[in-house]
Formats: sequence, C-alpha cells, structure tokens
Amino acid sequence: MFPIESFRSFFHQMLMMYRPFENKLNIVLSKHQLYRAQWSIMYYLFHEGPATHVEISQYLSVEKPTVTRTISRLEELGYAEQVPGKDRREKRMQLTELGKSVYLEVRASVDEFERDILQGISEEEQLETIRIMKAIRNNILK
Amino acid sequence: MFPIESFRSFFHQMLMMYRPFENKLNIVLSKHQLYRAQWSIMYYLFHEGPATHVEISQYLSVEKPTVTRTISRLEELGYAEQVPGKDRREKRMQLTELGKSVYLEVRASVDEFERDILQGISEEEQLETIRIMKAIRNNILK
DNA sequence: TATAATAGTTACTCAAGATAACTATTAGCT
DNA sequence: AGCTAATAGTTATCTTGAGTAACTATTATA
Repeated sequence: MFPIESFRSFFHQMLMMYRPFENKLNIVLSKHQLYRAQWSIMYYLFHEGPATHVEISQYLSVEKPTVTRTISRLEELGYAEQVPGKDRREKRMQLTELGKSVYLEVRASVDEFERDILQGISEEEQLETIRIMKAIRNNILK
Repeated sequence: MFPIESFRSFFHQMLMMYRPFENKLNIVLSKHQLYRAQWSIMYYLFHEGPATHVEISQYLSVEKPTVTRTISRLEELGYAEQVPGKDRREKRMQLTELGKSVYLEVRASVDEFERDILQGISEEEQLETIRIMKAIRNNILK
C-alpha cells in the first residue's frame, strides 16, 4: 500500500506556513490601523496604478462585493480616490498622495518583518521560491 | 531613491498564491461536506495521532476556542472521538475509523488537485519549496 | 431598438478566527 | 496539608473577510 502516512502534502505545508505568517502580518499592519485586505489593495494600486473594481477583484481572486467594501474603507481613510474611467460604469481607483505615503511607511515595517522571517534563506532560494509561487498561481488561475 | 516600485515583496507573492489556492481547495473539500479548518485538524490527527486541544491549537496557530468549535463539529460528524488523557483536564482526541477512511478518500481528491496545480514544477523544486516553507514557519514561530 | 453584457452596489449569510471571562483540575510552594 | 499558580478547555460575544443573489445603471451588440 502507498505509504501515505509518511507523505506531507505540498498544500498542507503551505497552510502551515500561511497561518503564522498571517498572524504576524496582522500585528505589523495593526500598528498602522490597517488590515490585510486593505493592504493587498494598496499594494496593488501602488505598483500597478489606477484600477477598476473588476481588475482588483480578478487580481486578488475575490468577488466584487468584497472589493466594494474594502475599497470604500480606503476611501473613508483618504487613502484612495476615484479617477475618470473609460465609461460611466467604471469606477477606476488610485491611491491618493496620503495613500502613497502611508504605503511607503507601512511597506518599511513589512520589509523589516520580512527580513526577520527570511533569515537563513539565501537570495537565490527566495527568488526560486517566488518563481515557483508565481507558477502555482498561474496554474490555478488558468 | 530605492526603486521600491520594481520590488515585489516575498509575502505579497505568498498572498497572491494563497487566495486562489484556498478557493480551489474549498471547492474540492465541499464535495465531501468539509471545510479547510476541519480538514487541517483531520490531517494533523491522521499523521500525528491523538492530540489535545492545546497541541492542535499550537500546531495550527489558532486560539483554543477556535479548536473547540472545529473539533466539536468533527465529533458531531463522527470523525473524531475522545481518548483518555494523562489527567482529567485534558481532552485528547483521535480520528475514528470512519474519520480515517474519510481522510483517505478526501486525501485522494486533494492529491489529484495538487498534481494538477504543480504541473511543470519538478520534484526537486517542490521539495526545495517545501523545505523553505518549513524554514519560514520555524522562523516565524521561534 | 430591444436584448446582452458589463460594472458596481445592497442586503444578507457564513467560515474562521479573536478576546475576555469563566469552570475544573492539577502542580507547586511554604 | 493547604493555599496559590498554572493549565485545559468552554461559553459568550465580536470582528474580518469572504460568498451569493438580486438589484441599478450603463454600454455593446444583434
């Protein structure tokens, strides 16, 4: 019989890494009164520029109502604002100047946290792992 | 200035892989009327044997009330049961025979899903990535 | 021009988790 | 031995993050 007892599933390892990571990330973000879902959208808008709800939804793999709620919160905080889209249905969003400066501030905390946690893992190993994580994402989404 | 625009944080890549993965995993598990949190506990009990709530809590990085709720559900389903612990406070749990057979059945679905999604990623790359994910987990938990 | 599709919102539900406060039991001092 | 600490688990309540269904408004298309 297949010795399943000794075999650790790839995805189980992913789950086991993800939970403690999320816990710690939330602690870092809470110092800036932010949550992970908000942070993910700020990250996307900072790096990719203005985007519609649908684009954000597809990128983050969440449904539209989830995007509406989270981005409303970013608007209330003054971190995101609407820009003209290609028609009147679209609601294209971008970070405000305040949003960008908050991003950079929080990003510094996140980078520090990241350095702590990647100790003992070489630059090559990190890049290799990022490459594989991207490949897995693409496999799932295709 | 540091060219932060071009730099993708390691953890952002992790988040971007995790969401679509969790979505698909939930679809696989829902065919067996299970949720991720339940599945994680079944996985642990199957591979590590009987465990207390505290052990499960520490392993999964969740608080005790979360464990109580999830394991109660597994008891209701007839998948988990109590075994005598070392004192009367402890509630040591194990999978029932039914629980074990359900585990193996679901595990077959999960393995199939996993094979699909790891296409194009070599055995060595998978093992390397598992090794690094374990190292990151250990760094966070220490 | 009537119908389709697209973008976003509203209302509601749910899973998964947290914290605080509690009971019951056991361990450790003095 | 007896009081205090610590440990294991539960209950009650709250929050985040997400989903589905049904809707409005706008645009594309047959």
